[in-house]
Amino acid sequence: MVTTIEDQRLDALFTALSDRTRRDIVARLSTGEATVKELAKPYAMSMQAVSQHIRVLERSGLISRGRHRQTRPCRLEPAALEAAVSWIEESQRTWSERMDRLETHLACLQKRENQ
Amino acid sequence: MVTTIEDQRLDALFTALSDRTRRDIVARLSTGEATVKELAKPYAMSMQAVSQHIRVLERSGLISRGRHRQTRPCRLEPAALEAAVSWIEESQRTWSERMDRLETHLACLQKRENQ
DNA sequence: CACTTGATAAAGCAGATGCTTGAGTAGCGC
DNA sequence: GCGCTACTCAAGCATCTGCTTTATCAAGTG
Repeated sequence: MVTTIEDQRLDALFTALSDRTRRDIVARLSTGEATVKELAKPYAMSMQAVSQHIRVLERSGLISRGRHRQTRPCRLEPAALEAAVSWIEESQRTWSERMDRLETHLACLQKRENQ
Repeated sequence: MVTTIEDQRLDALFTALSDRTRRDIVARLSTGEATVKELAKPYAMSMQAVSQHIRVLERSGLISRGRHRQTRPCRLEPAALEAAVSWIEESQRTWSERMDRLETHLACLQKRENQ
């Protein structure tokens, strides 16, 4: 089993999405840009903790950041989410193809039985 | 922030998918059922380690297991993957709606300027 | 200039994760 | 019964995570 760039990317992506706070932040950012302070407001945890979550999201490619005065506004990179969906849909595609073949096979057996 | 069942389910789902070996197993199972031994074969790690990965996948609802002689065949539950896709698409939907509003707004400003 | 604000850096810590090895169990074939 | 196979359970261990606190920094504001 060779580890590819794609694997590392998916690791980072799904790891980023595996935490509730981070999913929350992604959902929040889907409605528009926000600063670290704004993102931290709803949570009981420290701003530093939120800042660390944001770094995880940034490394996964899910968000990117700019600079504006003293703030580092975060924005969603929806293209990154696409990689996760693609991986999942590939599995589902394979699975449904298998189901189709199985159905064809069963229909074939059925037909033979009826003869 | 209240933790719901749905949140726990998504935690388990994305955590399960965040490991390369487990994604590999899911991909393998999308082509058909397999036993623990069969699934463990391609990896350098022990069968116990693979067995633990399988338990993570099972708890996430991604796979289910039967009994056949001494084996515990694993099969994919593609419906579980749907929950992950749904969450992602919800975020994307919100984001694209925002983009649409932004475009409408910009078009509106443009129009006013041309008058 | 000092002071505040928004954010990052670093160190520490409890708990989770991914793996190991060794032992135990359930279902067969003899 | 005995051994073999397929697997699980359990303990141990190194590493990773999610958070904290303290310290630091960069960009305004008085």
